[in-house]
Amino acid sequence: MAEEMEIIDKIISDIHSGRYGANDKLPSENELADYFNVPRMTIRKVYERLQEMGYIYSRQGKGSYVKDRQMQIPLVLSGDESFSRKMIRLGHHFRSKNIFCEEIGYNKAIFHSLGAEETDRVFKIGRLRIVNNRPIALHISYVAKSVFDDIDLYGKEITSMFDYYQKKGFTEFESKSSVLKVLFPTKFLWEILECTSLIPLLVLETGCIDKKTGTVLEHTEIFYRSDCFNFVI
Amino acid sequence: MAEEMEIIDKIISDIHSGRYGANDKLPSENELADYFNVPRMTIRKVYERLQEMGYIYSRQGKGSYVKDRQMQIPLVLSGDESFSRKMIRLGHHFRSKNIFCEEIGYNKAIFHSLGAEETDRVFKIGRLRIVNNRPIALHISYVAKSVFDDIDLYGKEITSMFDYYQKKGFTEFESKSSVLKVLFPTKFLWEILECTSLIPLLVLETGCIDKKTGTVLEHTEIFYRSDCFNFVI
DNA sequence: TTTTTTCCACTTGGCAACAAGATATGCTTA
DNA sequence: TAAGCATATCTTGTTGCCAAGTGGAAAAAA
Repeated sequence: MAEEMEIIDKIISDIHSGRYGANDKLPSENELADYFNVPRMTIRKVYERLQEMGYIYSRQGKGSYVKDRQMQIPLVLSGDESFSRKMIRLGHHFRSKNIFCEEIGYNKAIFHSLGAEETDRVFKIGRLRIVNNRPIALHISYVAKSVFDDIDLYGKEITSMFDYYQKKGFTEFESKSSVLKVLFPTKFLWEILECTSLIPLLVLETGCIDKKTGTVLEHTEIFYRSDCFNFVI
Repeated sequence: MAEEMEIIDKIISDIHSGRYGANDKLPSENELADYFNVPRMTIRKVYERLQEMGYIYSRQGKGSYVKDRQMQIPLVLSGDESFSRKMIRLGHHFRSKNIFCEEIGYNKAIFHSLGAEETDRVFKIGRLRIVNNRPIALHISYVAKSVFDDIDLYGKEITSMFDYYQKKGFTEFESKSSVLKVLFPTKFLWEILECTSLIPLLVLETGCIDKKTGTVLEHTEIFYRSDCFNFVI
């Protein structure tokens, strides 16, 4: 096991240092096994791990190749500028795609964050953030029907909560304190984010408050692909 | 592969939901393989992955068991309070252990951040942050000998850079803008942090400036075990 | 009856042989 | 000569068997 990890470290460092470039062919499993004097199974595990970490891809009958790593976008986590503005200002092509709006059952943390009663109806609206035609983040907003009474009707069409809030007469916002966690994507998440299963996601939990009335407008969860960003705070 | 991930998702969700408690025995590989109607190898891979993610441990001849997950400590990333103060204020037992002080070769990013010339000598001082007797973070400070001329002599004894700076007459500090990244530990890191290889680390890169003179005192890299913290920003 | 020993059934761990896909080479045939 | 086909060989992917560790049950000994 320790031997495996040393080989993984070495290959990753070789990729980072440019010793292996994008789409370069790696040694075959047998070659590497002979080179390190380990059973082929060890190298197989190494290559499988590197695949799921998104460093390489393997083709049966052909070999294993280095994936070209995409750029790292600097992202300022604090501050009030919207995600779309940040991306556009940095010169990226950006679009947002609404992928679901559905009612959720009672959840203590979310309902409490919204100041909602157990009998209230709460909907979650999910938008996929797509930069340069690559999905890189999932933005989920939880909103109470008691605050937005037409959310069940129009929720599926919202791509910008900001625009929606403005139409409803909310113009100035304040964000709640934010909590960061790191977790691995579930199958659902790595399928829609088009990444492999060992790309950690950085999850930002926060909320949005109307400055004038103090109303909690939404509870927010944002899942960022950690391989796509440098987070600035 | 997709089947594997579904089973992993299910077991992780079972562990989080409390369906499996700490130190509970999981079904044997053959039992699970029969239950899901997949080859045992699939379940083997699932259990191996869960081991390296830190969810379970397996003993040859006995079986696989759920690890007891340690607490998540809330950690405010911004703010000037030192790490040790934060931990002590939260009622944790804290200590810091100096594990290395050595000169580094020329590195553009670090030297530039320190405002050092290519001919300057720069040292890195590593302290292991140990909370409740568990190492949970590695704090690396890069300092230039041109600023601290006795760093090569006393560097190995420093456990608190804050105290060291005060002795040198620096009393008020300002922190540079911080960048967050997520990466996996190298063998060196997961050995000293006593974690498994698939625990993502949250890396905070920042720096410390003396408020009075504007001198850059250090360039900082902190490696946090992401499974031990909720990061508040 | 009690203690000790042996053995067996079940667990995870490791490996080697086999299957399947891709490509290059050389042979056959027009 | 050139095109097409068979084949050998190299690649990754899969499966199944055996080794090693554990603990309890059964058998043997005191």
